[in-house]
Amino acid sequence: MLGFTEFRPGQEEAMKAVAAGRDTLAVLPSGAGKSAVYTVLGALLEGPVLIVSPLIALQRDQVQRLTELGEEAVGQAAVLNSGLSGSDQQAVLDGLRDGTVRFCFLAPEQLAKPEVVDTIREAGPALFVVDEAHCVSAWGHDFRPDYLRLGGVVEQLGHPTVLALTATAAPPVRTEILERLEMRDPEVVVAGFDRPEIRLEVEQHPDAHGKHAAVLDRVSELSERGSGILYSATRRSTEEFAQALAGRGLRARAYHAGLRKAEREEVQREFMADELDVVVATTAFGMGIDKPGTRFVVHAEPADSVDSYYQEIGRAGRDGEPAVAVLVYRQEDLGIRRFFAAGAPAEEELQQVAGLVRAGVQAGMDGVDVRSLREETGRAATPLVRDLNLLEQAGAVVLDDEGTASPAPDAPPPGAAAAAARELAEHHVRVDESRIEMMRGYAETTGCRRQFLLGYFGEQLDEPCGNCDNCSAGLSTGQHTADADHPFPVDAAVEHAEWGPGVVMRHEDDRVVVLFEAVGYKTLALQAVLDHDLLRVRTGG
DNA sequence: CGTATGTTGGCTACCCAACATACGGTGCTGTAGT
Repeated sequence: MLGFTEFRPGQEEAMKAVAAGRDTLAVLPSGAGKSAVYTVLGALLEGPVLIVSPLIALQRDQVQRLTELGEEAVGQAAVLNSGLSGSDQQAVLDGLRDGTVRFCFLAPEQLAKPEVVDTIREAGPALFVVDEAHCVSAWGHDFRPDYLRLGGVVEQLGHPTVLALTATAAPPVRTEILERLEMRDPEVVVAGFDRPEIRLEVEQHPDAHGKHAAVLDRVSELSERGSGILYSATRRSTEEFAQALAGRGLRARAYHAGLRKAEREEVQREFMADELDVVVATTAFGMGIDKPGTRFVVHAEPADSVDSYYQEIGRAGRDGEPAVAVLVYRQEDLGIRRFFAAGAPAEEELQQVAGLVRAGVQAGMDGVDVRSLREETGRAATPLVRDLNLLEQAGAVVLDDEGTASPAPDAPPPGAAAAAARELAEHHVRVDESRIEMMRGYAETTGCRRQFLLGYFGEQLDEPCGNCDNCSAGLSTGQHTADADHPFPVDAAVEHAEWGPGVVMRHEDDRVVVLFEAVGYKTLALQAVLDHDLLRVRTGG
């Protein structure tokens, strides 16, 4: 069908589940594999398919791809975003309603508009797809809070079948996607994570100068084999690395969100056309980048999580040929990630928003919307929606279909509501910090790095991989405590004296990694745990 | 949290160390003004 003669692992399973009307989370390797799932389904289903996609550039690419398949084969595909004129937006909405538009790509922010949701409801969508679904967890809490509101949107639309797609999601991220999208009795399809063609290396450097030189040396050396990506944490450092590499005769360009749109597009085009040896980029670069011949991904700083790191290195070796992922690591470089993770909103700010919601309703209004909050506080919409999300989770406000907030029944007073909301935000910060600690764990492990990565994503690799620096150095012993004999088996529900309930994620030499509900990932020394009776397996729960 | 840059103070040369301060990522949207 549609030129697809066979399916990759997981694709068919996901399609069957969705075709049977099941909400489905599919964690599938990147590339055409994921979009094929909803393309095929769209041809089978009655109503239009809605695809929530985080970037407008990505939406455009997908529409182009569908258009190339032929309108008579798949039907008309369209984007809906602020780049369209008012009348063009109306035309897309009309097309959805009259059935001519079969696929509609849009960002979650569009679905914050009641008139858009109303029209889509009337169109009777058959399928609600969330592409790059890890964005729900990675961006929903602060950067793009409308991601956290998608669950409510699904309800407003009468709960069409939900299909969440991502290439990278560790078990807790999967859980969060299922919860936030309010998926019912979901089918979870996870295809293999392993990318054996990517060699894994970490190069430790205690001092900044040595690290800097090592980054340049590694990129120069690796670029002899093909093109690649150098990730660095700040816009400024991407510019500096790009300049230094150009000074060494490489075709290198910087890419970050501070560049003009035209320049970003040019850099991406040059990279795709093999006119560059290396793109030096912040995290802005990558989503939707699928260049088969990418031979290396070097990191000048650790990523903010193993999830992000795996996503970023996964852009290498898409053609299946050997590639290499090098992390040039200084412990101090974890600092900038901690800084970015640290931004919980102030309690006063939350209290102000809670107060305005209450005052508005007391003054006789039906509710307070984001627009009026913007006028009254002078603050931008993004932090206000984030604050409302937190206050809603804290049980202080409720948001209706129109996006207006009113105090919840039995809402605590604004001060108490703000304190509760602040505690939720701090909890999230703690979890983010623990994810950074897991990144440290990867950088500093003396065992097989692939076993570490796959273990993080809930897959066990029985033997050391033989294709990472630690294996090459003969450090990976491959001695794994037989799971059944372990006092705290993987997936066991445990209780810690101080940190409360959690789940065992992984074993690592003489340590055990637990994901606690309250504080995120913690790595515990097994002997100390046993000596002091710190952890108990919860039974019957 | 860590780094780069700016300022101060000691102390008498313009130079250095110590302290102070600013800054750092990801994108949608809608609107004002060419």
